[in-house]
Amino acid sequence: METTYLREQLAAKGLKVTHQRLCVLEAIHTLHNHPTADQILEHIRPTFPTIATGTVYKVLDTLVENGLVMRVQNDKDVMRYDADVEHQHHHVYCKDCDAIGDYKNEELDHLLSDFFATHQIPGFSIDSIRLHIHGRYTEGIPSNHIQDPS
Amino acid sequence: METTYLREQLAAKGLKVTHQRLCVLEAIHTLHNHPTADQILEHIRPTFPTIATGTVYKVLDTLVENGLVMRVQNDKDVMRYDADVEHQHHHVYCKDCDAIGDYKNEELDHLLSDFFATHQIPGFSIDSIRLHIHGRYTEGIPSNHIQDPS
DNA sequence: GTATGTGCAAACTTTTTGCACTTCG
DNA sequence: CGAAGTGCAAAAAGTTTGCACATAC
Repeated sequence: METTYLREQLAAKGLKVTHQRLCVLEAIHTLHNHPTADQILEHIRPTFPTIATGTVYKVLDTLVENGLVMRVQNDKDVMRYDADVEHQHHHVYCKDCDAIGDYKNEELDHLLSDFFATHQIPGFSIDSIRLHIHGRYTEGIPSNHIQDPS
Repeated sequence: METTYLREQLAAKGLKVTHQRLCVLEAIHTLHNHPTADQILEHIRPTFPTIATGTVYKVLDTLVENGLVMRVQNDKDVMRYDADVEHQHHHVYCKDCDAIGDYKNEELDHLLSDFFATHQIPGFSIDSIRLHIHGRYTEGIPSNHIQDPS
């Protein structure tokens, strides 16, 4: 993966561009299946065996705090991470496998923002709305990719 | 709290009606703020000091498996529990405090079911859809109660 | 009576922490 | 050079497990 973009992402937030941070970012982008901290570590170790577990957690915290990565999680699972913070999207949770897929649809997003524009929640200011779509993949392997069938 | 209803809930699922299960169910209903396992324990201990931690976790698992209780969770938090499984509702997450409120609106639910009736997700069958509404409470204490301002 | 549930304590998993050392800018 | 980041290893936090004992039905 080209790291120029990742370096820029870090620099733009005033974060130091370290080898560890690049590796973690790159891992989440590559393992686009909403990886766990452990999967991120396993992905990095072959090429960077000395990276510390604690470092990965600290880097993940920093990335989340700076909005470069999002936390995602199942009801019954470890924390997982999503590097796609650019495109507003929702998540699809399979009850059988532990896959978390992406779901994107602009029509839906308009529907939601229209709805909440006219239905404010008293005493609460909304930052973002995310659908958790629960169910089952019916045919084999989940694609885990954004779909916008508009 | 009247336990007759709780006893019936358990019996209806073919579960044995034990003191421990009643206490846990009662606690989640009473602590309507989506309590953690720990808060449930603290609520029970004064009147039932000998209940074991492991038991509470086992009871919670059983209740979730049988659909009497739902898991709810913040991005950065312990597991929490919700005893309102009757009324389809969504959750409101405050970024400042760790309150999780309820949001209920039938118009919204119709909007969503209409949308997904005409926009199936290929290879996926939907069981339920839940909004995670992120933002901040702007005025003091969150009410944490269902609102349906229709 | 018997299947089911509970208590207990030990163990496991995931994540956090503190501090000396290193690195980026 | 100095502030920010990392490695390490220990420990916290939350949850699970196994097995003898107890209880609901």
